[in-house]
Amino acid sequence: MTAQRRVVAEVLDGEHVHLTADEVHARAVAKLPEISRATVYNTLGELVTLGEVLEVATDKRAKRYDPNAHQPHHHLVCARCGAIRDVHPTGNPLSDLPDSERFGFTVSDVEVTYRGVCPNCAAA
Amino acid sequence: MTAQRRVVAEVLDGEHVHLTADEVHARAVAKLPEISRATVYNTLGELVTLGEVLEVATDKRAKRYDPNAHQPHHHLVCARCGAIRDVHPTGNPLSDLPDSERFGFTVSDVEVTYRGVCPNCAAA
DNA sequence: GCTCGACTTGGATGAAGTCCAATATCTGGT
DNA sequence: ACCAGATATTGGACTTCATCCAAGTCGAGC
Repeated sequence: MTAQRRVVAEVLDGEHVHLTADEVHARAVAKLPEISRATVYNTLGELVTLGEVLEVATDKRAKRYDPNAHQPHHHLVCARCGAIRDVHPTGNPLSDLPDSERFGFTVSDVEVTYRGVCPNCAAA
Repeated sequence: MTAQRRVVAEVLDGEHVHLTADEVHARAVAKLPEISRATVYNTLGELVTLGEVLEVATDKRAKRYDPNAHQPHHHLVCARCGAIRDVHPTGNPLSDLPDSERFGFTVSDVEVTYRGVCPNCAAA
């Protein structure tokens, strides 16, 4: 556990939002000016493989990192401004996929992304 | 309707797969050697806004283009090789999102991505 | 045939991410 | 405390995917 990794962990911990790698880097630099982008990417990658952080690719721009890895949840994304909220739908979509639709795959995970317009953008 | 656009449409129509923009370009070049990447991107963008083709961002690499835009469906992705199948789960995930979890959003769409390992990769 | 507008081209540019060699730091063993 | 090996970090080059733009081309209507 080095200073750099601690800083990255703190950035993700302190903010319950979905930051891009560059945003993580920007906030990490604020706390530890000499930290490099490569280290941020390395550390984020390690956190992902450790299961402490989730990668989400809700738009096709930058990946975002979700520190809320321990509670299963899905995402609700504003189509206009890109805002992301965690949501907890009822039901389990895994049980909605019959064997006949699995094509022999071993299905282990499911991601659900709801899309819509947030109240702010609807008002504007 | 120019020759270039017809070629792009043919590429997507002839293949019921999920091609990246570069793959579309490669196949378009096979039919019309002087077509440029920019035109492929332009045409794909137009087809997307016309609703004839869907963009899917199942991995964080290149966007893929799905010509099966008129029948609602979701995707099953192999975590190892990236293979994509269209699937049709039962149930409607939209009805699984209670009002209390919508945060005032006007929710209009939902994407479901199942992840697993395909038979080929499981055998290897 | 000419003109105007739309389409296409290829190359430059940008954004996001990865890679790598050199450097720094940490750890355990003596 | 010192050394050696292992591990981590750095910064910059590089890759990939995508977009932008100025210049050139094409075609329909006059």
